[in-house]
Amino acid sequence: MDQNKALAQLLFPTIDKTPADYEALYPPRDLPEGARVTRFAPSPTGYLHIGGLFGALVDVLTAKVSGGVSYLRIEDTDKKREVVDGVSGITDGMKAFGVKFDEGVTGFGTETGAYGPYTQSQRVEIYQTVAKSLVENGLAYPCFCSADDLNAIREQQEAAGADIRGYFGKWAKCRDLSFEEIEENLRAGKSWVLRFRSDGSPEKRIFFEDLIRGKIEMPENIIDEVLLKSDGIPTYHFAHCCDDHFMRTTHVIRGEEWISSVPKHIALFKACGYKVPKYAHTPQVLKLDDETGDKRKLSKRKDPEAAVSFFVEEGVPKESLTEYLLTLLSSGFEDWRRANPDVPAMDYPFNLKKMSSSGCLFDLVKLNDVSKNVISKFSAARVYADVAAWAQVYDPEFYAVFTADPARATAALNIDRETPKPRKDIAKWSEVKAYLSYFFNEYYTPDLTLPENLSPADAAEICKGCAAAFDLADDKEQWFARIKALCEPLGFTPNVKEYKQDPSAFKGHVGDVSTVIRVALTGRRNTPDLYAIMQLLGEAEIRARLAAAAAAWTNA
RNA sequence: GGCCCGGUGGUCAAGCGGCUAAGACACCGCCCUUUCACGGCGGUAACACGAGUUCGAUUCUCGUCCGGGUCACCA
Repeated sequence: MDQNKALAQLLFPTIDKTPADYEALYPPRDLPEGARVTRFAPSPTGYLHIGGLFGALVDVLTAKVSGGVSYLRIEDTDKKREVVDGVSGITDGMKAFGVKFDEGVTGFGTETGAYGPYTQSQRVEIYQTVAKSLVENGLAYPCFCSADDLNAIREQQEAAGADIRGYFGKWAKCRDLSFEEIEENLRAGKSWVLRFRSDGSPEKRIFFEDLIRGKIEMPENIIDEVLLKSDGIPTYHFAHCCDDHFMRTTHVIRGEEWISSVPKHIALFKACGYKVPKYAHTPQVLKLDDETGDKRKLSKRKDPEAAVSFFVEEGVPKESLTEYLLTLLSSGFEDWRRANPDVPAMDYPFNLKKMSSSGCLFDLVKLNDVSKNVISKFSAARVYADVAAWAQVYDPEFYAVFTADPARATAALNIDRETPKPRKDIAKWSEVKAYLSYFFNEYYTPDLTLPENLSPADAAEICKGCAAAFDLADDKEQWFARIKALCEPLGFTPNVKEYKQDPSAFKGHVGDVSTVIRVALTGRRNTPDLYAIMQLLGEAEIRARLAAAAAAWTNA
């Protein structure tokens, strides 16, 4: 025992705190019964992944529903894989999509909360303190094996066809080094890692309850896992144990790729004397591979839509993405939404038990539909503001045109909006330029192709008639009456039913006349309410476009 | 290969021993309609396979197959 203490001191001479100091520093949280403490713990190794947003939503919702706390922790224990703007990429992405944590990292170098620091690289003293006490208790030991040594072990195990591979039992060469041998190695300047001294047995099984999947049974951990790397930084496993204990996490929610290391984690928590948290392993977000036709994990490299920034660039509103992700991650969400159409998505009474345990495909088509519904409920002012903000960054040229006359642009966006049955034309802000193109001469490239049943000569006449008759002072009724009046002189009927009874008696009906005017004025066949469009276009523009169309059709 | 997770229509997904197996997206048709959309109505389409338990299995058990994960001083 004394020898363990001496070894601990030898290994960690500068550590003078004890775990008890941190127990006092980070007391159990004072929360009501049943409150859950969750964390989202990404590593800053690249942009924010859609699966990350997905997971963050589950964390925040789980805490919120229970009256608990969610926090954001940065797991930057692998400096090799770290990326320059990793942290701000994550925090900005979270902000952009309206995911708010109660505490933790809020941006590069900033954080809130009493259980910090929330960045692992700033917590090494904590890990080393716990590690030191583990050594004192004979539960961890230094290992001097080189990468080559480890490879050799692996090869031997493979050659032997061993079922269990790794550093354990008779393979664990450094497990039983004497104090003198360790001293010797240290003096020789050999680098070392700290390993867990597992007391697991390959025959024993452990059981745990996954909150999403139910009971899971697995062989007990027997591996002497690395706790501290040779640079003194902890591995994921050890950091998870220390952090989630001292940050008083009650529910560890993470991707399903972690299921297989749960036995390891349970062993660590027990060795440290900590209460094991509850685990919930979420399904993965997959996509259909275009080439193979198989489902596969969304890949950062191959799939642009794997990055949350992809949606920001496309101009998908944050409400749309969270709304869609919620439909994906909780089976009851769509029913709840039908019953509560106007409540914020984050008020959804989320329940881990209602989560599907199988991986799901990310469906851009469905996202589109969800987004159209979401946007259809926005006010024109809100759409205007969002489009402007989006365009300012991603399409500055359009921004200038779009914001030149805010009232007019807002009015254009308001056509058939803010009604009981709003149109659902827009799924993302990047579509707005094309959607409104005919309002801006800069983007107006008319397609004057007529439907097959209409002749250019008739169309030209309709344009002329319209030009002679229209009056911007008309209300909608009067306006439509004038269009109807154009019909009969030109061989059309204002009465659609009459036309359908005997199509051969007319060149067409009022709908066809409207179509001609619509094509002449907007350069396309489908638009929202034509009356409202004309009001916004203004007399001069209407006359110019009618004349241009009439000329084109006359020459056709 | 060992261990583990998963497998209901094209996609998401209800279901939890007895149902004509919900619903949403997509697709098709019809209706409404001055276009398109919206909305309404209807349609095509599924329990991976094989045993077992049971009066009865999509639901329970086992096996097979398929997909995924994991076996690092990465998380």
